[in-house]
Amino acid sequence: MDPMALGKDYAQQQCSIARALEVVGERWTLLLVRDAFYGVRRYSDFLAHLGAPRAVLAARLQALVEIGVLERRRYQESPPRDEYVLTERGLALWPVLWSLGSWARTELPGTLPMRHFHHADCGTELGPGGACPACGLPVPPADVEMRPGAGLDPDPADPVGRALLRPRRLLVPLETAWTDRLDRGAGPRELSPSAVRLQGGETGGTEEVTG
Amino acid sequence: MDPMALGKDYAQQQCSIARALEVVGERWTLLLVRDAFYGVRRYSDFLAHLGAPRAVLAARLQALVEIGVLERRRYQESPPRDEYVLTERGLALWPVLWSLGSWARTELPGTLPMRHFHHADCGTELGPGGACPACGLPVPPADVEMRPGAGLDPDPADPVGRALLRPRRLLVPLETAWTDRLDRGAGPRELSPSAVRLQGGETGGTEEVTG
DNA sequence: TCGGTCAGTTCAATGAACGAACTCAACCTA
DNA sequence: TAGGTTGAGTTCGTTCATTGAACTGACCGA
Repeated sequence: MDPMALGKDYAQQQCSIARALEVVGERWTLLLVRDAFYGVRRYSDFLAHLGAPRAVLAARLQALVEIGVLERRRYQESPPRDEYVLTERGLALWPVLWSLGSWARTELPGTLPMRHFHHADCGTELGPGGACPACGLPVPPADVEMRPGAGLDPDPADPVGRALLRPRRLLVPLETAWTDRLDRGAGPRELSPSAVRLQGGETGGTEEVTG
Repeated sequence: MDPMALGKDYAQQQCSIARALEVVGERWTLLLVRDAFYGVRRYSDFLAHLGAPRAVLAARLQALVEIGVLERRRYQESPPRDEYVLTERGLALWPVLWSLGSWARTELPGTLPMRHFHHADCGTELGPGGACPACGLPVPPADVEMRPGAGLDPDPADPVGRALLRPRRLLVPLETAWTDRLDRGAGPRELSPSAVRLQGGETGGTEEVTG
């Protein structure tokens, strides 16, 4: 009857928060979006890092693409391979992730900080609201540098977790074991996987990121 | 084996966001917290407004009390009645709710705004990050006034929804049909249900709110 | 004593999530 | 060209969570 057709809807809730939760409120969804901010783009990398069942991951990816949080784009033709990249709409979820992480860090006891987030331009650690206390301005995710914290497992089982041990800028495509087979010709240059795959298009970001 | 014992845990996720979602990521939980911000405090009011199954509501309330997001407090002895009130830890979730609602309002198309949030001190509608554009400062939830928007159903089925049609300050205990039977002696004075029940303690807020 | 309210609990049916196995196309390599 | 591998899923039986309806039990008011 109801043509809304969103996966798990919250019936007659007259509320923007409920609408948001219909889109990103299901299990695994926000962690998937988090990984997308961390630079994860490929099905197998999401799978390795999240540990979600394959069927759930496939369903969530498809739903997020349909809603416009992620964009699925072909990055090579043979064999055909797609990657999932945050759109503008997906990038706008950064405050949600920030506030959730911020809440857990300050309000849930008994854990060392896992990761620190810094303003890449000036190096200052981000403050309340994800803003830079030094510059006094909100920092878009593309300008955030993530650094490992004391609470982080120093030797994660999955390659994605290992790649995320090093300081990284958010949204920069992740390099995992799968790229190791590609640097026959890439050599020691600081090319991102996307740049390698696209044979030197943009400098490693997406339109949304660099724009 | 794992002594973590949180309802739905996200296995070996080394991440504050995952920790937060273990606490508030289950279905209904964030909507329940939202209602607590709106002034809902009683089981039957949560039930009427959320439409969640009774068993789920009872489980969520208990979990949130155990984690310290809500406090369960006795407000009358005969018959014994408890109310669920946000603690400091719960109040700290306001940015999460704000950012979720804000994202849905700006990024999800096709709906009129349901509610507007204003800085109660100066009347300005809140801007990005839940801050007051006029005063330039973040506004704590206790200083937020909620006003109905154009997208709101003007005649909700449940009494809680009806009570939320009028402009209200967040966190002020909600008056529903159940209080109608109490204003035998309360008269036209502007006493909140809590104040009535407590026979005139604070001016209507809780320690956490006024502190 | 009767009926009603509030705040739950119990329980059968349904729906998601889980994990292991399977598919399928395309490449690699011998 | 046969055989193996990889990436990206799909299928499917089991387990777990959610749902909605009915039930419980303390208390009140008439």
